[in-house]
Amino acid sequence: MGVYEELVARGLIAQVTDEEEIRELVNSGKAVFYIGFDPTADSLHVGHFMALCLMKRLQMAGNKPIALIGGGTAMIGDPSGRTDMRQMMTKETIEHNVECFKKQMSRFIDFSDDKALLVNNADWLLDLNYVDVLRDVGAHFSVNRMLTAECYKQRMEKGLSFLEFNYMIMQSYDFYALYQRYGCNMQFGGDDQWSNMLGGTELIRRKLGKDAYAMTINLLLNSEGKKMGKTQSGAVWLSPEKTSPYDFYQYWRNVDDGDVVKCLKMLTFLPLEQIDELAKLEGSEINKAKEILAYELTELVHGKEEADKAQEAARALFGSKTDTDNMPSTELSEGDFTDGAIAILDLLKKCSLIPSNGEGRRLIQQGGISLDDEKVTDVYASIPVSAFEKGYVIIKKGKKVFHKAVLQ
RNA sequence: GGGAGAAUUCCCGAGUGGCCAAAGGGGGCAGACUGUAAAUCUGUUGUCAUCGACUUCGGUGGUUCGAAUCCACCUUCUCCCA
Repeated sequence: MGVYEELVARGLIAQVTDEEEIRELVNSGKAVFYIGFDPTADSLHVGHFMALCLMKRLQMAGNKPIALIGGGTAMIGDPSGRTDMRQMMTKETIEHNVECFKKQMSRFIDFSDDKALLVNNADWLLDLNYVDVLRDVGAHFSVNRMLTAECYKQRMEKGLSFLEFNYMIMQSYDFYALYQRYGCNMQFGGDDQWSNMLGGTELIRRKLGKDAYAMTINLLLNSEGKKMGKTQSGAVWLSPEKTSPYDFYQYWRNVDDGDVVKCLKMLTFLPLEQIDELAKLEGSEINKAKEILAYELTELVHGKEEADKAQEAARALFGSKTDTDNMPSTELSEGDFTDGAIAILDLLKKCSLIPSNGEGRRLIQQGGISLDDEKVTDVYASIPVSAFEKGYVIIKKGKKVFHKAVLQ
């Protein structure tokens, strides 16, 4: 089975421009392909992770990946899949984000010995001359056609600025530039990028008379059709500062039953045969598959050590063991106590478990807080230093959030 | 350039002078049930707090005893005409 067939089997491929050609190129390791990442935040998230995995898969099959960081396109903002305009980012922010992206990417992709390239489209986009671009590139685009593209259609109601309208042209130019510079003959991306990518193949054909190919991967959607990798508090980030390895692990540990197999296929490197075995599990047995999913992904993103820690912590908390070593924790000092005690609300705030006293009151009133397995019923409860005799207190918020308050 | 309309709490969306911290839905959080799943049911969802107080309805001023609601200007967006 070639790498292309594997991608198909994993349910990754959404659309392709020319299946035969792409299969041939990819399977024989002759593809030089790029995936673009716009630095819209200071960390990569799960969506990027899937693209990076794809890169890795293809790189292992002998193809050459080019990771393109959109330091230039981020100045414009991609309107695809958005119903409102993006906040314009300052140049400083973008540059900062570019650096963050670079660091994170080099952990996933092997850039040594020219096995892969890391480029920034700011290098060629920022110096373009407006009139030249209009003549060289703009002439090849039909506004009528562009307006019918899916990514703009959604915005026709809410409004689309000329700035954003040009995003497709910039992305197309990227492909053209990479084709000329590095012989890049293929572009991959999320399925929401399809029309932007076609713009690139079209431009190359018109300007150079050469064929280039595009392939999109399915967006990771849950059974309800919503994008995965999002939580209430935002995206699930790959940087441990923004999403702790434990939280990352728990996110995957808690996916819906119906999404486990899909995630295993699309995100992990486990062999398909093994995934098929896991897919046979039913009922509460599915938890085994979830555990594997969570562990595999945490290991890929944060390394074996962190994955082990996260798994142990989770098992300890939800199992019967009393191992608390790897639990998220907060250190308290003598100064946090008044007259040898600390108010429960203060304690919760100190541990960042609640954003306000009101929230804390509600939690306690509804029975959502436990200290060392004992439910707290009094909003004004005061926790004496003696409760920390063993050096710490385990706070449980709701069913899944555990926190260790350690007394120095 | 001319005309019409819109901006409300996390999101959608009601509210057109006091009864508004602001309906309803979504989402979130918690409880029950469970498998750290889903579905369902219940409670809850501005801040501080004991009554109660304080800040909030795009921004700035104004009218009024009293403004999310009225007026002026500004900002942004949508629609129609050019």
